[in-house]
Amino acid sequence: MSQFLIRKLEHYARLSAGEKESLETLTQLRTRRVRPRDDIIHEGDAPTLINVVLEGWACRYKTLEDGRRQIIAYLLPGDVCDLSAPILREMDHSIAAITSVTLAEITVEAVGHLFAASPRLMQALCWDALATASIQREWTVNVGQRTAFERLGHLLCELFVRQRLLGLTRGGVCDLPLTQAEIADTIGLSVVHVNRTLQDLRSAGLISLGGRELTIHRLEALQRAVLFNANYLHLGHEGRHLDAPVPASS
Amino acid sequence: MSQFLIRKLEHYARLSAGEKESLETLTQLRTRRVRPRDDIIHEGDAPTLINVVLEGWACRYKTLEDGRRQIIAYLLPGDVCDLSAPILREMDHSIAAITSVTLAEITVEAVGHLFAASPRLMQALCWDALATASIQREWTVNVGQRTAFERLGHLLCELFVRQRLLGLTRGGVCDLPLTQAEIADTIGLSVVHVNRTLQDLRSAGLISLGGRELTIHRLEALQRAVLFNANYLHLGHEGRHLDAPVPASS
DNA sequence: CGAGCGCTTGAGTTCCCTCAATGGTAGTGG
DNA sequence: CCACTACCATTGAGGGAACTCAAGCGCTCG
Repeated sequence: MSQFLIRKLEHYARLSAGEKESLETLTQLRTRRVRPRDDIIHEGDAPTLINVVLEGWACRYKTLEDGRRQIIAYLLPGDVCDLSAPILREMDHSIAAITSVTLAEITVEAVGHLFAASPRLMQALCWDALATASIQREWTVNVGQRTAFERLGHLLCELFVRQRLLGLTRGGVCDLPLTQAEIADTIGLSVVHVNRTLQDLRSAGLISLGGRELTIHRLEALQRAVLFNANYLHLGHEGRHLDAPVPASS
Repeated sequence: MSQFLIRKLEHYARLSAGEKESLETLTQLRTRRVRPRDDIIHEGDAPTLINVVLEGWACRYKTLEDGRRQIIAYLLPGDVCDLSAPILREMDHSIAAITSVTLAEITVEAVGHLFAASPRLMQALCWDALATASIQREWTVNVGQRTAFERLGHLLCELFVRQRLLGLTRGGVCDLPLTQAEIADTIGLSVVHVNRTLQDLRSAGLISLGGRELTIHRLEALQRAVLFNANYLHLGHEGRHLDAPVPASS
């Protein structure tokens, strides 16, 4: 079930069979299911366990006192909710399930042992955390500088590419279990305007969207149209230098 | 000269005299000056040294192909530019000096030794990195959800509070060496609109701004007006559990 | 003293928002 | 099986926030 986490980390550095097995075991010990729209962790909590998404979509979000809500990240299978829990005590934002979500719950101690046993695994997870931070920066750029059309297209590109990485796309098609209201809260637009901007993207022949499924007809063209540059996802296997030695058999 | 870094880290956890001395030494070994507007690190670089701001203001920024620029963070004295350099190879954004900046340049190895000798120092710096990530999330909320008035007020609040933390404020007054164009690129507004929104803040009696100096007349009122909640800065000394033992003399 | 830069102001326009109403679909219960 | 509800997507109309363009003013600096 932690195939997605492993698959993602392998984009950073090659892991040894033992490391993969450790991850596999660790994420199977204890799991939890969360229903759509329920909170996984709430702002102000001091989580004692580290949560990893095994299945389903979740989001980080913050709300202002008057109810305005901003979604600040999407968590896909393989994403870690709160590796920082042992250091920063209090959550400064909430995490909610979007679809039904299956989580692995891992103790801080178990992660400590894992890291002690395999520094490479620690580095791979640090890498992942840094890539996450990079995504956050790109989102600031997205809402700060891009037009509605570009913002929306950029978000769709990102979600498609991230899923492709996990092997969750089927040709140019991928899941998109978001309502237009959630998209609106993500890119800082009103629902009405998201709806109209989606129509613009559709009539430009770039995408189809409906029934929780997104089709990107011409990824290259979409990327150019919305100034999407995947560098910020750090997927170029730049972490080669961390690779585990290749077994003699291969 | 690394007084600011130490001062900041002490908001997270109490450091021992030896730890402070190590930091002091490390940041004095090799320094570098950068002129206003010059790049400190450029996107695509693979930095070999870790830079710490000792003096002056800098900013992280990203530019789109067509020239639009988004400032994604401000670096004040004591801020670390790129602790992640040893892990993520390539910079996905640039860092530029705003004022004259003095940097400490530290080798990756030296930091490695420091962390090995003092796990608490490593944790404190991790804490700092996590607080930085939290600021980034709040900025996404800022540009995504807040009105121009709130965005601008929120930014000013943050810069004031962060400087106060470093002992860089004088009553309700602090430095603000930013042009309106830089502010515009930070909060995703046009220069003209920043100018008009500043006037709104002034005529509301909340601030004075001019000559690179910001005065906040009623911080409480400003915080309320722009929905500023300092939690996201993680300054509540939540890191008590990491404290060094208090010397017997105190 | 001219040049450059940053701040300010006015006028007109565009993008995006709010309000309001409608239709489709899925789930619920009688 | 069909009302009933809730939620989501969609559309129209009108308004307001923020943008662009353009010009003028006051610094500072070579």
